[in-house]
Amino acid sequence: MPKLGMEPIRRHQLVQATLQAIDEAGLANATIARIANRANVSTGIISHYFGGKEGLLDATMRQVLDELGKGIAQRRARAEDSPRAQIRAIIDGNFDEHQVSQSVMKTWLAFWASSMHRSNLQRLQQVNDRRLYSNLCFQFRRCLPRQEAQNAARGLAALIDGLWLRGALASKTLDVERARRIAYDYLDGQLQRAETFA
Amino acid sequence: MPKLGMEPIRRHQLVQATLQAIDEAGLANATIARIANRANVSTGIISHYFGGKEGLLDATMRQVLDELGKGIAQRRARAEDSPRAQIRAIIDGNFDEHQVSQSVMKTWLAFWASSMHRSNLQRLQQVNDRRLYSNLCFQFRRCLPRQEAQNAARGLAALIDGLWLRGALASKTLDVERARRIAYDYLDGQLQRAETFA
DNA sequence: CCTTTTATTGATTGAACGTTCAATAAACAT
DNA sequence: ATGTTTATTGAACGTTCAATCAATAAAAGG
Repeated sequence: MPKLGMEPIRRHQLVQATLQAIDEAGLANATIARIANRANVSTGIISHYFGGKEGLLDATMRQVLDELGKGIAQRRARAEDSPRAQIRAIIDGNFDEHQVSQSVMKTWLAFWASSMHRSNLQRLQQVNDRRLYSNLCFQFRRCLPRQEAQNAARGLAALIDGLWLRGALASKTLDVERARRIAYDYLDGQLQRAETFA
Repeated sequence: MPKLGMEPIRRHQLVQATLQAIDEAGLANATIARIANRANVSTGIISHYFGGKEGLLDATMRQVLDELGKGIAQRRARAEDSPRAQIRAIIDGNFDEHQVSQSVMKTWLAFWASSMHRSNLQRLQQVNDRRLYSNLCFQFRRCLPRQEAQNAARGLAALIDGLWLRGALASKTLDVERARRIAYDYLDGQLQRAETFA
């Protein structure tokens, strides 16, 4: 029973179904049959709207990246314009409730791994990595010399990713409170060091 | 031209070929045909010695985990028995030249991702994670209260994993020197805090 | 020299998967 | 009403891959 204007609905539906399928069975077993089933549509639809499985995976990764980026941007806009507040906003955005769901983290990890051998995913990945790093670096540079700021940014970016990674692998859901506190502590440690240079 | 006592040789050969294949093409494209080709043997050998592809992947992950564990144990044995020296040994072991090769890091990441949906890999993974965490926790507890030690261990473990992860994803090879310095700094920051409690 | 054991091959088989496309039907246009 | 566009289905097809196994051959044993 075709209604018009289905495209945006189907696209969203299929991206959600992809996240669900990856959560359930992993990227390797996220077949188009399974995805279509979770979305209650037939397999043909995927090729129709996304040109193929690869297009759907692309769109799914884009959505995950976009939502993370938007969440962080919103928090930063609301935060005051000090290095500490801005970096805290970045940390908070990364550990937002919506981002730490099991399905999102599993998808992240799966894409991380497969992005090393799929050039289109790799570009998305690297753009995102660089953005996190350079945002952190910019803020740290407001109170640290270049070299120190770079190391602080590298460290905090790695710490955030590592907390995510360990959260994705742990059977329990990530303890967001604890993760944030650990990242905050790292931040404060670096800022304290800033006073040495002031 | 069959010679006797081939089993250990073939096993090692095939595990190395698996690492190479994953490095070249990713876990998803590491077919038994490709692996057998890299080892200059036929596909049948894999089932013969490992019972199937899964057995080979299992053995490959075990080897990677074992070598990491052994390297760390050696460094710890050579280090003095202070928290700082012991934890530094653990850091050094994780950033050992042998461990940060592109093929090993790619394999790690691939296994990390797929271990969430393969119970046998998951067990190996979690045993390893716990070992790193509890070793760190034990050392931190020698100079920090329980809660603080746990957070320090969680943080350092995440930092190490995160540096690894970012190293695996970056196109360049991981800058080991820089990674170690960042981890050392984190360690010293935590130990400095210990003096508050002393 | 013959038999048994060990080592290896590679064609075959069956299952799984992504893609394609002819068929179908609802909604819209005229 | 009739024709056209938009939406969807699912069977058919071709490909890829892991597993299997009969065949082969070198070494060891007697």
